[in-house]
Amino acid sequence: MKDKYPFAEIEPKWQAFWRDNGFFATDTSKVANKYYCLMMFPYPSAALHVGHGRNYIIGDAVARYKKMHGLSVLTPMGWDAFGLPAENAAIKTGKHPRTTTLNNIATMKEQLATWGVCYDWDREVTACQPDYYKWTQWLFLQTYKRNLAYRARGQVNWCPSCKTVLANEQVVEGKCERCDAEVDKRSMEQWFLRITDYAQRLLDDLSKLGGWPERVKTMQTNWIGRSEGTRVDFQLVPKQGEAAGGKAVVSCFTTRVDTIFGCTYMVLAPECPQLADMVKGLPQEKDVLAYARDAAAKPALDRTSDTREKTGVFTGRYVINPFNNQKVPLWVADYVLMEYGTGAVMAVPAHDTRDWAFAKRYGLEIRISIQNAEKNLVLSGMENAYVEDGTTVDSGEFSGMPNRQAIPKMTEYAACQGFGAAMVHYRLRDWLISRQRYWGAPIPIIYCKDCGVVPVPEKDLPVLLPDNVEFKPTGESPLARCEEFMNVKCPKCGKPARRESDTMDTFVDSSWYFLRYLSPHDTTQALNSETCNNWMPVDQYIGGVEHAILHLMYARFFTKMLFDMGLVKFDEPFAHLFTQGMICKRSEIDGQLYKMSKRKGNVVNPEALIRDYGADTVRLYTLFIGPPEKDAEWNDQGIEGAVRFLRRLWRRVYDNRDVLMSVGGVKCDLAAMGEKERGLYRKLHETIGRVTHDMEGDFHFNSAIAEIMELMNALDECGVSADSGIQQKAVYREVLETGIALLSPFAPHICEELWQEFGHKTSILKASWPKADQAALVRSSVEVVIQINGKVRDRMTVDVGLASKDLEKLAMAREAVSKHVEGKTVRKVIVVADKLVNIAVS
RNA sequence: GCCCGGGUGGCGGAACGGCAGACGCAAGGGACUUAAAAUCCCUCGACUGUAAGGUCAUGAGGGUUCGAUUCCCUCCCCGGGCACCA
Repeated sequence: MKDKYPFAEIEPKWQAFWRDNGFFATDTSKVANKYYCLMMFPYPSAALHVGHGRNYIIGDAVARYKKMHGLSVLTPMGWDAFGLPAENAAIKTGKHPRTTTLNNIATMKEQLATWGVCYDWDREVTACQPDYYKWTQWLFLQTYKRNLAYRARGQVNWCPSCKTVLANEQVVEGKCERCDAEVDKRSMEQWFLRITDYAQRLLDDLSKLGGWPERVKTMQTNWIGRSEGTRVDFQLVPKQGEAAGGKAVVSCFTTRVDTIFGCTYMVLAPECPQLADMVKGLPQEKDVLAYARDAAAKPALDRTSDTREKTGVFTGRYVINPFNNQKVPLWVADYVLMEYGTGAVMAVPAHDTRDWAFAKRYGLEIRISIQNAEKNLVLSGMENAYVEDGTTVDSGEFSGMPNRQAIPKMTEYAACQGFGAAMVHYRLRDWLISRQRYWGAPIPIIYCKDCGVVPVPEKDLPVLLPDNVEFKPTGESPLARCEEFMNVKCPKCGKPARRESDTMDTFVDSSWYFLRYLSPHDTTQALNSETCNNWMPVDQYIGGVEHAILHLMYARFFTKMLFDMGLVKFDEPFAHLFTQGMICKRSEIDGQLYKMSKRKGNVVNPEALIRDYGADTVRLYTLFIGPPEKDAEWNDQGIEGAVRFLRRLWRRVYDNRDVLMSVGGVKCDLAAMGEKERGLYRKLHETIGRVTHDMEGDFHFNSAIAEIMELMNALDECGVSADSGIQQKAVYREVLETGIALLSPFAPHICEELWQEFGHKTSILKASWPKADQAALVRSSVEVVIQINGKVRDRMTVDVGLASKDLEKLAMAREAVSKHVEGKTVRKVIVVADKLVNIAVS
């Protein structure tokens, strides 16, 4: 048994050992040396494949590594268990979403165990269980109390296939992120959370997140989309026959107020609510309203395609540019968006490409107000808008300024004159959380004829999701047809009332789960402030980059709300974020590289691999496959390399068992070592340094593993036998034993087994992480490279610490050097101590 | 269009401004074996030489430097985010 690596035997044994001895159970009442290591909790969709596995394996390696540093590591796990896929499956198969979800959870839990991935399972949270969603509902009530939740009618994204509204974040290129159907706009009454109140803080506090990848912060910055500009109010010229002196204005938002003297018309979005009033009774009325109706009805995808020709119509009205009191025509056009700025745009065709295209098409005036550096910009020579910087011209008292400087001056002027102001616009919209679906937490609101909107009293929580519901989607929430759910007494007046029938977006569930892990069984409150303050923020958060915007923004938002409510004392939840890359595989169908999916036929199941190679091999290969933050290509043959390495490791211990045991108590002694074992011993300590460095940096497991492999190659080269000297034997043993400790976060089962084989009575998790011995790193001689003009021509072994002059002398004396220097002039000699000599000749 | 990444052998990938290709996979050759598996040894960027060696090579072109995969500039390609955003 011992000559073959018996992974199938040892792996379940150690998994049970870790579990039964509570190695991953963490006492959060103790605060010292806390390390909160969190993996994004998964949606329990179905069985995990090796692509999913990467996330958990990385997290487990980090947790084990940190444990060996003596930290009190918290690694909980839970389930993002509400959501559409289970419901969609239910519609297809007729099975209740609760059944499928709970089954999937059981399957996945088992899978995680077979990987040797360990969690503090006592803290498991499941978003679809009442003991969790009770508190999700409670949190909703808190937002409502603080006026951060509101109900409004608005144009919302509607997926005709999923038959529900979607958050802006769930619409990708005009399509539903789930089913790819084109998303419509619908006017509906919905619940929103006021995330826009936090836009500036969400933006500013990104600078606190030094442990986050730059790209994630950039994505959030883009998403928040702050733009600074100026609001300018244009007076609406009264209709013919209408009394003059009306105060009606049309406000526009611009980031380029410096160009305003070049404004030759103004444009409204087709959805502009004042439009109908403005054109009432005009000859253009019919055409304008017809145009606006058509334009607004176009699918979002059509509307935002930038290759499409812009269209528009003149409204028949005029507005006055307050900067020069010029009357300019007012148009309505489809290229102006109601959701951005004020829904009205001052058009400066000379300096904006969109306005240029529109003005050219409809023959509108173009007027230059920014001159280029060469001062040769003329209308007749322009083929497109001039959008670069320059000097303001024909701009009244603002003429002759560098245009960037004109912006604050002109904004200030507008403010003083009372027709404008500096204005900051955010792209971020409020978060629409209503879903017309069944499988989610009911929104705890009651509608009463007399009292209006009444929040469910906290004592009545949870509002239980009823089981007996026809959940086929119709556009109305399935709950609306469940009379025993809907009919309720008004908590205020006691008269019959109706419940809100929508459920909450599942992203609400996942916006606070990391706090619940800290007091998962508390039936009296959502979170324990003291424990949260002690254990938060999460020290290391690990998950997929696909959550860079949605989940990570919402979780930050929730944390900030809780901070404002005084429930917690931190306002950012995740100190360090690690986003791992996806594992892809070439599809057997078309040979292209795709992320693993059933449809592409490129899913690799872990079960067969664990059966054939063992979990440690799967873990090792998964970590070795490439830098963990980058996407990687799964190679079925690559796993062979991993298992070969573990087999060799196994054999080194058992083949040399007697020799190794014979030096059980013998200390490695540098002074007593021969050259061979001293080299190996140095290699060991170099490896400790490098592996530690790779782990402390960006979790470069691939390099760390490569270094351990190198160490084992060096071990082979040194070799050992019964006849070897005592120090050689001792060093051999030390390298194996320490190498096993270094490898244990990645391949824990085999390392635990071999560790015990070396006579240790406690788990390798209790062993401390190896430290590099500085004395071992000292060398007496080094190899120095000799370059001629930067090219390596020779190398020599010299004593360490040789003076530059001596090194140079030695180098010049070399035959290979004289050959290259002969007949040439030595211009310069660069000496880097203990490293190289570079001779520049010409 | 704007903002992030990235481009290194047949492949995945290593390289504090200092020996490019560590480590692994694949491939080829050999040993062991009745055979296979497993294991072990050797070769393995391109071109050129019998060889020692030489030349060229990190997307392309410039620059800084004694020396550049690494720093700077310009450009090309790939991936990602945002986008008729005023």
